[in-house]
Amino acid sequence: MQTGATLTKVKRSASEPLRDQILQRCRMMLMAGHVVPGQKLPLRPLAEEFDTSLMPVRDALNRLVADGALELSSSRTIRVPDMSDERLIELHEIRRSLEGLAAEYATPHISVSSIDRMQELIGEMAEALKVDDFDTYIARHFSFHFTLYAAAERETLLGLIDRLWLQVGPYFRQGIEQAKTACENPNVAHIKIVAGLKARDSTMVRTSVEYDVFSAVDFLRTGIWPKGQ
Amino acid sequence: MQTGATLTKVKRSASEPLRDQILQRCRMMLMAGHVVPGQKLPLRPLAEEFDTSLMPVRDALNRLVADGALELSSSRTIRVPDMSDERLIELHEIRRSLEGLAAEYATPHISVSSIDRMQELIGEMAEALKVDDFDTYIARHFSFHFTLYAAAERETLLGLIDRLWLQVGPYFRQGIEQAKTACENPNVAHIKIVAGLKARDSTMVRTSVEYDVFSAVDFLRTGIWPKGQ
DNA sequence: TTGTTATAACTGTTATTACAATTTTTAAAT
DNA sequence: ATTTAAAAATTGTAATAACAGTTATAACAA
Repeated sequence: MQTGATLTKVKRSASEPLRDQILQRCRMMLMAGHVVPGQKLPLRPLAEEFDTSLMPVRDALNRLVADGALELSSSRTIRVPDMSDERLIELHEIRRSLEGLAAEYATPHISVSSIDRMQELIGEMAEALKVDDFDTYIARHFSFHFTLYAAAERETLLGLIDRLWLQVGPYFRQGIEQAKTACENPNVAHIKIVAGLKARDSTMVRTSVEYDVFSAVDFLRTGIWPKGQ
Repeated sequence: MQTGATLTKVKRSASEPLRDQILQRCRMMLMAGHVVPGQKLPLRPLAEEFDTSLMPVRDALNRLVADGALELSSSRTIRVPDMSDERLIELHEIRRSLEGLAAEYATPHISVSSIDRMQELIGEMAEALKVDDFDTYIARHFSFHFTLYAAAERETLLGLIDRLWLQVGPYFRQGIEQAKTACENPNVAHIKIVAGLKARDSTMVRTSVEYDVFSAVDFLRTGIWPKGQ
C-alpha cells in the first residue's frame, strides 16, 4: 500500500465501529504527512492491510473526502489532493479567522496547567527539530495549538479548525523538511502566544496566533514548491 | 417516513451516484426545514421511499452527520439534532466571522447583474412573506446570501458556510413562522448589503452581513423557544 | 395496578458479491 | 518502432444478507 505508516489490524469491538478506528488511522497518516500529495488510496489494498472488508474503509475515506482532506478524482479514484497557491492562501485566510477567534475565546478560560504544558511543548518542539525527529515535532506542534483551541470550548469551531489542519497536514511535513531552519520564526509566535496567555491578554494571543498562521503560508510554500516556482 | 417533503424515486445514472442524488434531497429537506429537530431518520424507510438499497442512503446520511447537520444519537439512531443556546451562539460567532470574510472578498468582484439579482430577491422575499409562502422565502433568502458568498470565489470558504447553514436550516423555518413580523429587521440589513455592493464598499458590506448574522440569533431563538424560556 | 422478564421488531454496521466504468496491459497490425 | 485494438485488471458504487446492539412490546408475576 505504501502509506509510509505501519498499519496493523483493527479489531471489531462494540465500543467503536471499525470505520472510526480506520478513520483515526487515516487522519494520523494525513496529519503526520505520511502520505504524499497525489498519492492514490485504493480501498481494497487498505482493507487488506486493516484486515476488514471494503465497507468500513470506504466509510472512513468518504468521510475524509467530505472533509476536503482527500479528493475523488475524475474516474473516481481516491487520492491526496494537490495544493495550489490559491487553495493554500484561502485555507490560511480561513485558518487565521477561525484560529484567531478560538484563541481569543480561549484566553480567559485556559487553565494554568495547560499554559505550562504549552510552554513545555515549545521546548519539546525545539528538541525534536534538533535531531530531525519530524514526527515528534508535528505531534507536539499539533498539541500546542489544539491545547489552546480546545480551551475555547467551542465544539463546532474546534471541528472546523481540525478540518483545516487535516487539509494542510500532508504539506506541512514537506515544509518542515525543506525549511527546517526557518522554523525559528514560527517559534517566536509560539512564545508570544504563551506570554499573552500568562498575561490573560486576549488581543495579544489573537494577534500572535494570526501572525503564526500568516507566517505559515510562506513556510508551507517552500515545502510545496522547493525550487521556488 | 414523514419527512414532510414529497420524495420520488431516484434513478441510477452513470453521471451522478445515487448517494449524491439522495444527499441533495436530504440537504433540501434540512435547509427548507422540512424535518423537525429530534426527528429520527431511519435508513430503511428512506431507502424504501427512494427505492434503493440501504447503502446510498447510509452514505448520504453519514455525510450529513459528518457535516453536523444530523447526529448519531447514543444507540446509533440518526436524528436531527436539537439546538442549544450555546450551540446557536457558537454557530453564529463562526457564521459572522466567515460570512463577513466572504462578503468582504466578494464586494470588489461581484458582477452588476448579480447585484441586480440580489435586489430582486429582496422584493421576492417580501412578496413570499406576505402570502405566508415560507418555502419560497427560504429559497430566495438562501439565493440572496449565496449569490454574494459565491462571488468571493473561495471554494473552501463557501463549503464551510454551506455547512453552517445546513446546521441552522431546521430552526430557521420555525423562526420565520414564529417571528414573521420581525423579519423586517433582517431586511434592513439586506438593503444595506446591496447598497454597499453598489458603492463597492467592502467594509459596509461586511458590517451589514455581520449585523444580519448577529440579528439572526435572537430571531432564531424565538423560533426555538417560542414561549420565551 | 405495578414491576419484571422474555420476545419481537428495529437500529446502524459490516461482509460478501456483483456491477459498470476506467485504466493498464497485452497482442497484433502497420 | 509505433500505433491500434482487444483483453485483463483495477477502480468506487450498490445490492443483499447476516450481525450485534438497542428499543419496544407482550406476557407473566407480585
